[in-house]
Amino acid sequence: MADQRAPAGTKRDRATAQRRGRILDAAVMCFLENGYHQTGVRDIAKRAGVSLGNLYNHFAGKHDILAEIATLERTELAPVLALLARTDPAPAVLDGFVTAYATYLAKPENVILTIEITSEAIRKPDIGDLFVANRAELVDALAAVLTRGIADRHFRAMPDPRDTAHLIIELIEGTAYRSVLSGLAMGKLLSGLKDFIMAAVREG
Amino acid sequence: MADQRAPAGTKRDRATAQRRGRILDAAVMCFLENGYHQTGVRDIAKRAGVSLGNLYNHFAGKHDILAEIATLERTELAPVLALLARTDPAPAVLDGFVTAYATYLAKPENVILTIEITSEAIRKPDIGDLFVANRAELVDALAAVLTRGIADRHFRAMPDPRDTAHLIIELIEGTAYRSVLSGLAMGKLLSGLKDFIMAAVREG
DNA sequence: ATATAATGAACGATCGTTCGTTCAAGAAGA
DNA sequence: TCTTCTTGAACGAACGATCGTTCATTATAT
Repeated sequence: MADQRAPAGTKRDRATAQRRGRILDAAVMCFLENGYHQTGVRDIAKRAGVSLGNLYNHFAGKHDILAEIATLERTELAPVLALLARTDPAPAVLDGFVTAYATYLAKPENVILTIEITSEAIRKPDIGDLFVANRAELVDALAAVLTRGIADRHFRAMPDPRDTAHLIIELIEGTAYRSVLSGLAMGKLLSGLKDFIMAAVREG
Repeated sequence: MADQRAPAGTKRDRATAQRRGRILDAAVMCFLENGYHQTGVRDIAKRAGVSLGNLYNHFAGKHDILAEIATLERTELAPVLALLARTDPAPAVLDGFVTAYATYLAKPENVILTIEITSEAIRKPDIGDLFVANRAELVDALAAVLTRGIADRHFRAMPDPRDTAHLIIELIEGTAYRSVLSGLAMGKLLSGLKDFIMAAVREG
């Protein structure tokens, strides 16, 4: 047991990790095309090129696959979160964030997947918790930017910056939903969205 | 045939209409508790106190039941729409609308049902169309109020009142979702919501 | 040789829907 | 008014398909 390092180093382990990834990718595609509940475990296995039984060697079940996808969504938002950490003037940071998040959500996949996860989150507490945690991270970072903007007199004094952060995020996501459901390009809606947000937070 | 009025007056027809209503009510309850796809047609029939086969005498199938519920949602919003038709000063009308719509959505049933319908609307065009139509009605009425407020110098000149109307509605709904998902009372979130909306539209 | 990844047949449950049948309410004929 | 005929609402067994999951077996890397 002396030289037991590199736990994921063997050829086998690498292949296993790759299989897991393929299954997750396939699941995402299936959930996007047909929705979570309309997707069968066989659909995922077939699409991933994996046997039905083997899928259960990698995941405890269908529910676990969705839970893992939900946690993975968090890492996809890392670049957007990074934008909020910049030290440029708060209004510029806010503007950049709105653009970046809206652009991320301009991909219908991301919106549909989020809706799928949200609607499952209502009745599955573990997924609901993931959702809330992901959201809190985004809200905290945005609220910090708002607070800084208030201190610098770029933004108006608002009752609760965290509350405002929630509202701004809801605006972006709501616009993205609308874009997907109505077929309008996100680009067409972005300027109106920004105008509204800036008006809501500006010093006045 | 002289005195043959009341074409839907027979005892039979009234009983039939009542049965339909019971089925719809049962379906709503089931969809709320377990979600659309997790609800079986047998669950609905059992809850309505109706035989499985008979349910198909009243509805073409499970999908049709959801479609009818979606259209029924429209009529439930009639009181809220009526508020928007009032001729009080625009800011007061807007305030009343936000309160009313938020109060309507403060009932978790309404939010959950809306989410359930929305997520089905993505892949079922007929339900998607219903959703868009319902939304358009609300947006048009709200946009008219905004336009009036702009003319009266109560609201700032905004690029597109319809766009703004969309955003305001998305704010209210987003806040309602948050209220349901996080367990916070809608009352706690309402003042922050109003503050944000008023700041976004006020003359400045 | 040993451990484990991979396989797909099989399981019981449940899915949405269809079907033949029963029976009571309304229309027509006496 | 009483009787017959017609209509369609109500029923639940049955259908074929599919669901998520398990497991004994085979293949393969260590």
